[in-house]
Amino acid sequence: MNPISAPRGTRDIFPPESANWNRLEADARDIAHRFGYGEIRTPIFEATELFARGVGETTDIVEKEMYTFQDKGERWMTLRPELTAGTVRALLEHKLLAHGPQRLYYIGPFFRYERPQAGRYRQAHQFGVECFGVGGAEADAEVIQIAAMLIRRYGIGDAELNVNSVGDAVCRPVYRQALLDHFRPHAAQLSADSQRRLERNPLRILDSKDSKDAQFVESAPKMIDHLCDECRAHFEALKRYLDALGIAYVVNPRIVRGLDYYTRTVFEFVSSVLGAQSTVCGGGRYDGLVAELGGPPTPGVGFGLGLERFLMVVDKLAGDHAPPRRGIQAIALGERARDRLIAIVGALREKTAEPTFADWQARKVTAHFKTADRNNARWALILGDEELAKDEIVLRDLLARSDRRLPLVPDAAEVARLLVEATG
RNA sequence: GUGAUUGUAGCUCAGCUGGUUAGAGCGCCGGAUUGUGAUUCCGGAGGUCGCCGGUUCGAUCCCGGUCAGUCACCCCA
Repeated sequence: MNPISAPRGTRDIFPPESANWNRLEADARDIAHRFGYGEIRTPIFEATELFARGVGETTDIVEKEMYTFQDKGERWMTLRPELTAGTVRALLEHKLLAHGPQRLYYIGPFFRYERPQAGRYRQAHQFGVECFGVGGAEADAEVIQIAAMLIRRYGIGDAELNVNSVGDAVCRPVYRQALLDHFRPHAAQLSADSQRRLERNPLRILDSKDSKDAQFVESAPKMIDHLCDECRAHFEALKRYLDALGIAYVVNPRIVRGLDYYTRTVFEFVSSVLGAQSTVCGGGRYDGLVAELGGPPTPGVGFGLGLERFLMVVDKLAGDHAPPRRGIQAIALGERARDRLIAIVGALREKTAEPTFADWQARKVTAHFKTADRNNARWALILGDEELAKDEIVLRDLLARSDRRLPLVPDAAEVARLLVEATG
């Protein structure tokens, strides 16, 4: 057995599964393009300080959950743990925010040093969009529609859109204090985790899973009842736009974000089939982020969608329907036939996008047909001594189980043309 | 980082409170059928029983460690 294995929390993807990835990525790109979003590609690693922003609660993240290393020039580098920071860095570095709103999407891997479990890997992949420079709720609705369209295209009726508002720098501190006032008197009765969160990040108590916290969370004040006028208007506008777009949602006051640069809208698409890692897509507005990274104050809104989790949901909800048979299995019987068939197969591959399979090993016909079935081929093309003697080539319809003979003319390209015609 | 649980053939799994050459189904290769896919029948290949150590006359089985998968917590940028 090979002593070298894939690193913990990483995965190899083979056919036919890799085809699902390609299709999902193509659909994500297609939908993003429909909304006028263009792709941005940024480095897989960045200077550590780009991700080491914020204070207090993020130091754990920096130390424990990032792949950080020193390069040979002794610079501190980190494998990107998310893709938004690199996007903002690139926009600032190239001064693109001076050109008005920027609508971008990305697809790619990110890295987090966490203990793996279902739907959580150390190398995972994300499709995300970012809209910078539009402060109005129409942008929030726009990015939500992108995610909703992708989810609907895959028929994930199970995924539910949860929306909430976390306020802004004006109203969130007030709310935070209201939360503290609510929980502090009961601190001793909260779970140990929530007692810790009480000091560090009281908003996080709201999504506690501990039953000890349930009754206090239930009665806790809600952010949406403490929004300032601007934030309330924004939230109301968002709901209007979602209604106008025909996108169903539920207001879930327990959706929160830990970091200060998040403002107003937060949303998640959640699926019940995923277990504890149930969020298939999470996003929101982060009007404070660009400034925090040293840029001009610029509103932004976007989401990230985990490809692993998305495909898990698709896999669990969709029954296995056999893909349609495609392409031609070339079967050569004998060396002379093989020499002839190689040219024909080569010409076929020039002329048609349908796959042409060829197994040049000297095997029995029965074995070749089994290979054709395994390749899910639609047609079999058989050339042997019998056909060579009559200047014919046999094209077998593997669905109808019937043979048909085509003329074997000297020009391989002409044979290929006839085959494309016959199989079209 | 915490707790629980599982590692036996390519895959899914048996394997008796420790005892001879570790099994099945599926898959793969070949044959029955020397040129036509299914079914059936026959044969074959494929295993350091995750790894290291300990106990024992003897370990897939018991013990310790370690690596990995899974589930939940923590975290979720």
